[in-house]
Amino acid sequence: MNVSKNLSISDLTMIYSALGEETRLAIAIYLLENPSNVNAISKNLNLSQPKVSHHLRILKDSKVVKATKDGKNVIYDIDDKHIEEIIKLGLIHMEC
Amino acid sequence: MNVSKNLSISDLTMIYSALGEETRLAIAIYLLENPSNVNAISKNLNLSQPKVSHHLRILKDSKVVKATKDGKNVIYDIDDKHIEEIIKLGLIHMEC
DNA sequence: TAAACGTATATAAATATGTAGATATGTCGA
DNA sequence: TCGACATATCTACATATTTATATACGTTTA
Repeated sequence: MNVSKNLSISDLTMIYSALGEETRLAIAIYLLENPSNVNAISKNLNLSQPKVSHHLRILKDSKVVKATKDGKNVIYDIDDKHIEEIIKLGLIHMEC
Repeated sequence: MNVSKNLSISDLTMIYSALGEETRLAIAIYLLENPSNVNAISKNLNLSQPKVSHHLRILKDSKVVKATKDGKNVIYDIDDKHIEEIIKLGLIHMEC
C-alpha cells in the first residue's frame, strides 16, 4: 500500500479547479462532515439531482471525492486527507 | 492589525479557481520561492509578457498574489501564509 | 419480473474563460 | 522633456463550462 499518486501539475489544477466553483465547493464542504448519497446532497443543499450528479462527476474525476457503493446507494466522501486539509485551510482562511 | 478578511464562499472559490489553471498555478508555484516582477516571470517560465500580466491580474484580483512597487518594477508575491499553505499542500499531495 | 427508487447521461442554450497580438499607460534616468 | 523600459489594457476569436430539462440505466424488493 501507500502507493505514490504521481500526480502531474495538470492533475493538481484539476483539483483546484473542481473546488473553484460555488456549487462544487458547497458540496465538498458538506461532504467534509457528512458523507452522503446524491439524494441527501440534493435535498440538504437544495440542488436538483442531475445538477448534483453532474458536479459529483467532476469532483470524482478530479479525485476530490470518492464514491463507494452501499446497496442501492452510492456514498460520496472526500477522497483523501490532503484534500480535506486543502478545503479546511480554505475555510480557515475565509474565517480569519 | 490582524483584521478579519471576512471572505465569502464566492471569494474562496475565486482563490481555488485562480489556482485551477496551469499557467497561473505555474506562476504561483514560481512566486512561492521567487517573488518577481512581470519580466522575470515571463522569461523564466517562457510566457509572453501580456499573458503573464493578464494572469497576474486574475491572481491579484482573487487575492492569491499581492503586488508591491519597487521603483520602475512591480514585485509580485504570494499574498498570505494560508495561500502559501494551500499551494504547498497541493505540491505535497502531488508528490506523495 | 415489474415497479420503484437512486443515479447517470445527453442535449442545447447561455455564459465564462483563455489566447494572441496590437497598443496604451506609466515611470525612471539621461 | 524625451527615450527606453516595465506593465496594463483592448479586441477578437476559439474553447470550455454551467445549467435546465428530458430521459436512460441499474439495482433492489415486492
